Amino acid sequence: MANLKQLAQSLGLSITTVSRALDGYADVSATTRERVREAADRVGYRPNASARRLRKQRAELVAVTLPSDPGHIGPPHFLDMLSGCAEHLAAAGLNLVIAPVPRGESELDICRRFVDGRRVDAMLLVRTKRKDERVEFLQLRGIPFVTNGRTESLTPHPYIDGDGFAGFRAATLRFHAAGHRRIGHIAGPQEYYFAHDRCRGWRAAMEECGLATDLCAEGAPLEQGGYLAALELLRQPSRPTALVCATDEMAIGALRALREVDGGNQISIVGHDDLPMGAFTSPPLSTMRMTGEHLGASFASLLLRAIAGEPAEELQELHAIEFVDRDSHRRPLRAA
Amino acid sequence: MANLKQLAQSLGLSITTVSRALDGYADVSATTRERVREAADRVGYRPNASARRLRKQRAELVAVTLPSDPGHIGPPHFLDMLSGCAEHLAAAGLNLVIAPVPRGESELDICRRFVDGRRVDAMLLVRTKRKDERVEFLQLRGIPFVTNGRTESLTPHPYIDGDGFAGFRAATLRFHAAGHRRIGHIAGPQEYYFAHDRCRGWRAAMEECGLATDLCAEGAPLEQGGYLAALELLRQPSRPTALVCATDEMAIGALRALREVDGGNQISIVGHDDLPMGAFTSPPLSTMRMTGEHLGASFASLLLRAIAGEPAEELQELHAIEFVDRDSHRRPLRAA
DNA sequence: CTTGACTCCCAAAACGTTTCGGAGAATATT
DNA sequence: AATATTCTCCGAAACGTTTTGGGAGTCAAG
Repeated sequence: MANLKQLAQSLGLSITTVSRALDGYADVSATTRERVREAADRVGYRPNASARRLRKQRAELVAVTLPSDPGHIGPPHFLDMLSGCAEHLAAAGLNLVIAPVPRGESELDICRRFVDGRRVDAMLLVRTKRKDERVEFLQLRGIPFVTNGRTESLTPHPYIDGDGFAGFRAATLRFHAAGHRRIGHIAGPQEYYFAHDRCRGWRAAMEECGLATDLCAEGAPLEQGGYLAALELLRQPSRPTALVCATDEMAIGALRALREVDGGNQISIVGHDDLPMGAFTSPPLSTMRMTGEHLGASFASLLLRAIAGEPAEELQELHAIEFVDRDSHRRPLRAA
Repeated sequence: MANLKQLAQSLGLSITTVSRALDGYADVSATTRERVREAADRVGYRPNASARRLRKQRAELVAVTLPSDPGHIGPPHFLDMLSGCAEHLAAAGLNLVIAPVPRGESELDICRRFVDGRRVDAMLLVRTKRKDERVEFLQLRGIPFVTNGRTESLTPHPYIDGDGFAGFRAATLRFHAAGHRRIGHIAGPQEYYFAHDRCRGWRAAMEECGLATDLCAEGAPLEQGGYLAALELLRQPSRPTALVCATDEMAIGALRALREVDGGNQISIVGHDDLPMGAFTSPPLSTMRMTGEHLGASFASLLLRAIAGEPAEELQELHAIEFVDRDSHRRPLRAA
């Protein structure tokens, strides 16, 4: 409630001594230190954050950009992740601000505003594109940042990502091993790294098996996008018997398409993200998800280490993808 | 990239003039103003946020506390709401920081930290309790805040809330009109205002209809809590034929209990929140939700008006609850 | 008695902005 | 011609903290 000057005056000490006492410096006698601390506790003194930030030239803030369009805001656990991240950052004295992108502005504009106004010490980027202008900008400015998802940037940067390639390759091979030969892929927008990565995984598996890679349809990473993409694949002269979908939302849209065209239950399907609602679809949606506990803490740790100046190469986490076995990937395989 | 002093020097002007030119004061000639603005644009000048905050004695920040336990983080659209709120706050120069509550600390501690460190201009509180210590603290300190959910505080404060009483009363009367006489309530923890409010709505309807109010079980506002509470009600000598559940999560847990004990499909049920997964349960979960578009914008507006000093009485929004008619509330009614 | 080390404390500068209270020149008014 | 008035601009203070670079006083060793 008070400031340092008043506290110092009431104690008959200088501002310097009070400040240093509270910060635990050794050049303040133990008795004085205790006296100061007790007085500070009594009046509930907390240093003024703005003043300290100005003096220390640190914003004590990290911003995360929240994409509004399209494909929403990402996985359901996203807020949990942010919450965990914020909690661990707070332990280091940093707060997390959320920075949604208003209509008419680009994510780059947001980054610029935060960085050039020295509002943040670091940034957290989600939904990276293969060629991501935010990444280029932050690298140019030399601002620490961590991305959720890799990019094709030539200079390395810190990230946490799931190994979509391996995950989708494995899922496709699993279908092949189960006897499927016409395995389709419902892809997300290829400018996003995750969508492209997953598509590559499917394609690699198909080529390994000597199968054609024409059963691929791209759509928006939403229910509706999956629905439309699935309809497109179902119009093909020889329909797929299995579908590997870039996201659960798209998979749920595909399930709707299957019900309409096919009566459902004939085509096997698998998604990615482990949306809670996937447990309730009919059939329950088999899916994949990134392994790793406490993702938020990992992001926080990478951010702190990036701020501390550790090289980007040591701040990259590629997590394995695990399969969530429910039922939708196990539809009876009709003879070709 | 530069600061005011450098910019002023490069223009041969004083710091004062440059500052005032950029702020559009009238006591700077139009030509100078243009010259300054152009130079500022060219070098990408942005005022240092910490310095301005210190000088203007405003933090330009609003914090929202995120409860970790129990019952999680609330409705699925919560992040969307926050995002919308942050977007509108940003238009007024305020950023939104998320403040999760670490283990071992109370939400009150968090409030204290933010308020006494002058880190925020206002706070946003969610999951209010009937007697909420955060509210008392902020009222005492005179810090502007808005709550999501009412409290029983004697001095009024700004809030946005759904009319749970009316909603649950209506839902109960709807069951009564459909012929139900043993209508149970699965209640959330009664220290939370929303849970108590909804319980009161159910009880009021029951009493209006001259029915006993003993078919009520309380549990944690989670799937498991609803499951256990439903089991408790199903153990009663005369089972309920309909269940009004405080939240969708609890309703989904109740559905699980019904499947186990009852084979399912015999007891009508309705929840609240309109979780996306409710559309996929079997039967699809009828539910309720608060009316109102762009809730985030409403919160932002109330926050800004509270900061501007409008009296609390004018900053209270009670939204009607609307019924979402799916299927679970329409199970065939067996003869008593 | 001097010297050096050590302990405890402090004055002042700095961080970058906004803003108060003029100052000087040009223009209008009497 | 003297006085107001307006138009532009600026110096300096202030916001509250952290930190630099000492300054006294004490004590032990030389």
